[in-house]
Amino acid sequence: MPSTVIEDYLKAIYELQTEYNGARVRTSQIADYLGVTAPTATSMFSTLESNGFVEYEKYNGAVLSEEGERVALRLVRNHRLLETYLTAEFGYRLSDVHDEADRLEHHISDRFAACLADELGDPTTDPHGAPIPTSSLDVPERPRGEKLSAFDEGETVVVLEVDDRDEELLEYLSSRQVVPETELTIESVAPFGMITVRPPGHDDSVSLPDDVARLVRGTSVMDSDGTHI
Amino acid sequence: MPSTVIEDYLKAIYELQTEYNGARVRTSQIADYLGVTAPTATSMFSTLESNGFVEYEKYNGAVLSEEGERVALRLVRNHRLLETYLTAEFGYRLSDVHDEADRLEHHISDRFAACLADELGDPTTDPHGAPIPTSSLDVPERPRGEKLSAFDEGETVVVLEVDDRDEELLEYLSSRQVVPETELTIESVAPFGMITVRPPGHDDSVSLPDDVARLVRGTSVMDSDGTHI
DNA sequence: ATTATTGATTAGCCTAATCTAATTCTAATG
DNA sequence: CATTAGAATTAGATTAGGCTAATCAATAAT
Repeated sequence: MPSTVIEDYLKAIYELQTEYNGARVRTSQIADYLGVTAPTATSMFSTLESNGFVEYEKYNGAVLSEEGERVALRLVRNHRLLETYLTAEFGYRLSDVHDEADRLEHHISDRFAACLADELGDPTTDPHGAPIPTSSLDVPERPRGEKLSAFDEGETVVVLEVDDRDEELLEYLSSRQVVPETELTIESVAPFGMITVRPPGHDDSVSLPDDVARLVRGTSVMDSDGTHI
Repeated sequence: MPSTVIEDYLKAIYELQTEYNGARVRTSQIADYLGVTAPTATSMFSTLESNGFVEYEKYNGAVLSEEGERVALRLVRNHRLLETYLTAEFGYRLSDVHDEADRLEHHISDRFAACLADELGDPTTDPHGAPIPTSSLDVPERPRGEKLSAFDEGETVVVLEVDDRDEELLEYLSSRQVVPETELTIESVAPFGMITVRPPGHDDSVSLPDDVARLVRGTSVMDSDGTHI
């Protein structure tokens, strides 16, 4: 059984690999992502390689092996089930679940995970809109939409997913209804990378700088004439 | 924040200290209890001392400091809340909860523990009959009874507590109703350290060797003439 | 084609937690 | 009170995971 540290690396590699459509993940990306130094990441990549969790080429990053992906997906499943359970059963807010889930994901048994899933009726997405891998570690296919920064003025967009890592950001977004399943109207897209949206029932609109808008994904439901696509 | 390893030592010291009415705990006891070698325990005792978790005298064991006890009690609380939750909400059996709780106790937040307690209605004992420390870490006073090995033939005893560490034993005992709150009749006490009890509704009686009977605690409810004490 | 810049790796060290082997202490016994 | 068995400690090594400083590779720019 891999250590929780190794698990963290594998999950991080998985997240980055997924974000960049399967591209090789470089040591520096992981160093950044996990907040370790570059040499630490390099040395861990060798360890992962020699344990069969990744295929690593010097100076050219790594990709997960099947086994590495299995480990990562189990963590992702645990994490997202925990997040769902915490919000559904214990009244955690969207912005509170990440840290708790990030610790516990390493330590719950498959049985515990199954209990959570069962209690929740085998959910396929977590409260941030991310897909929950099944117990056999298949990731449910699901439209992932586009980054919010990719839409045009006048479009109506339904939010599909919000990144779960930045607590303060989540607090900001969820207090303004920028959460999965709400419809947003794109009010304006400024050339300097600022997008303004209006949630339903809110008179105030919400302005998001580009790098924030990239953490929210949605899909267009109607064009500017009000007709469904 | 202490490492989970340090937490394990502190909890172990707490358990032994409690079992032996506050006596100093020696390195060898801990080595046994945690399955490490004697030098490892010795070296950890120094570490614990220099971190202010215990008062340690060479060749004379250690006692928990206030801070050490606080850490231990928090773990005990988490452990017992988890055990209670797992049996009450997820249908774990008495014999299944220990390992899961032993891992998770280190990683749940106080908030998570509070949610468990809340959901369970602030229970004061776990399913093995052990007291659950409150959120301010007071241990509810509760009659701890006597070891089963201390009773005489003919007595009727209500089980108060069963040790939670040996999975197989627990499975054996709980399949035969030797669990908290059942009344047992002491059928015989053999001189070579074997006690035989009969649970209600069981025609078969259960024989327990001395070292097993020491892990079950109970209190006498009536003497051999059938009168309550 | 050579050089500069950036990114990655190697070398060497540190701490926590463990071990085995050797030594030293304590307590009990004659 | 001297001896000795058993416990406890010290000495020294190992492994995992991290760091800094120094070196090396790959790419981009002259």
